[in-house]
Amino acid sequence: MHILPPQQGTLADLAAHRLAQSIVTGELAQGQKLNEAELAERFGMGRGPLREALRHLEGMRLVKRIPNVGVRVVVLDRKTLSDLYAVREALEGMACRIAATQMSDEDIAQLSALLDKHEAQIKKQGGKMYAQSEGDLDFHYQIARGSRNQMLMDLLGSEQYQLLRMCRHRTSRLTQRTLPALSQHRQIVDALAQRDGELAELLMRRHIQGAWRSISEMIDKEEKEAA
Amino acid sequence: MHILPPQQGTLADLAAHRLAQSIVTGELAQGQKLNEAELAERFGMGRGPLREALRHLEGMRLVKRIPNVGVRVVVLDRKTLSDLYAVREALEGMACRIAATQMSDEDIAQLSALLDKHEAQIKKQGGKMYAQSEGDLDFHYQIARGSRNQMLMDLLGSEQYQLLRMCRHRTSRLTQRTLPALSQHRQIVDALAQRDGELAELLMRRHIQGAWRSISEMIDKEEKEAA
DNA sequence: TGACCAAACTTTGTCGACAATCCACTGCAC
DNA sequence: GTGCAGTGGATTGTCGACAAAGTTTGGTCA
Repeated sequence: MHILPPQQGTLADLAAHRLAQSIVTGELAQGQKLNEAELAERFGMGRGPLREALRHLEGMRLVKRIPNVGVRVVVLDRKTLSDLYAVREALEGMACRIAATQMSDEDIAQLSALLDKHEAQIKKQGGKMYAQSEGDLDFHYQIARGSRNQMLMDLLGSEQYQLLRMCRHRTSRLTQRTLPALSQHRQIVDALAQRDGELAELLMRRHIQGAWRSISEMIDKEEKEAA
Repeated sequence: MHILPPQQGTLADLAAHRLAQSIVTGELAQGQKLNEAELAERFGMGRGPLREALRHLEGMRLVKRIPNVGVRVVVLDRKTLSDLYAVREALEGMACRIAATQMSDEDIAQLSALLDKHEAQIKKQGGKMYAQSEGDLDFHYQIARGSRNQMLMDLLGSEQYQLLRMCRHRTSRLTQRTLPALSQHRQIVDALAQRDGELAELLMRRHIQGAWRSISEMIDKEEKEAA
């Protein structure tokens, strides 16, 4: 999942991109209040464009805004993440189903090659899982693209995946689920290659349910540690 | 589906609401270019808040913006609507599945009562289908609420349903699908009452697929008429 | 006649300043 | 000591004006 090209057009778009990046990487902490004047100065622009950028982020659900009070970075609590994964399961499942009929043979071959690359990466550097996480997003995004459904691509790409990356940065340690995930990815590609949309959807939904269980357990551990 | 209360907070929010209303009702034609200065004057506000409102509408996919050129009302062509219905099928199906476990018995009873009301309306005034259309949205939105999933509710409520209402206003004539729709709604409520999430999801997805076929045929007719 | 270029106009993008609202602190009364 | 009202500071919301980019118009040349 390549971070969409930043430089094209208005200052507001640029600010939105930089802010999104800062939020996703955790540079701006969850729940932190964002000061318009301060951010505007940091980015070297007026408050007008910055406010537009904040509106954009609000639409992406990366920040929450209260009139006359200000905007705060969203907090990814258990409920929010649970909701997110349910939505993902629905959308990616559908994307997978459609992709089974819409992707070209070449697309599917490339997807398979992507998995080979991931496997090599995992075997070579078992420790550095972050790259695989980004690779995982790559895989999912390629399937969203394969659906040829612009709305699905927008929803999954511009919004959901940002939240996901944010979640990953928060719980980046203890991600040993890469190998089973890779195996599930292979199954999905197989289903796509067989043009079995129904199966592809089913597998993708199971895959995401599994990811949620994994994340959920991790949150449990965190909560226990905090206590 | 009550149109969310407009009056609370900033001018930008108010403008966004009024603009959304104008777009959905067709008062602003599809593809029409929106002039910032003109709209600002019409709403009696500066261009700043109006620009923020446009950003908001962009996030809702009601307008499309090109940097340094301007924003235009989105055009609901066949492909866009097809994409929309696929997304709806996924999201509402999931909402329905979750709602089967999350709605209270009373919630379901109210949903059933809502259908009774719709049935009475249809029998009384067979001609005025518009009310039923809005009622249909009411039904779907209640199920989204029943999922207790805030993200689903936001996605379905704030964005998707606006596009749907826009679509309805465009193809408002020739909507005789109210009776089969009602029957399907009853089936869905039955599944919810039995707490059968899997069945509820299946039925909802079929229901939306049927709606899409109906809309699709209508578009075909329109295109033939135009030719 | 048609295509290409240039200037004027229109519209968007941006900034700085002002008004309105909210928040925190202080001081007073109970 | 606790609760509440008033005040000061900080932050958001809004406006008008300027700069930059795009669009249209008109004219010239092949």
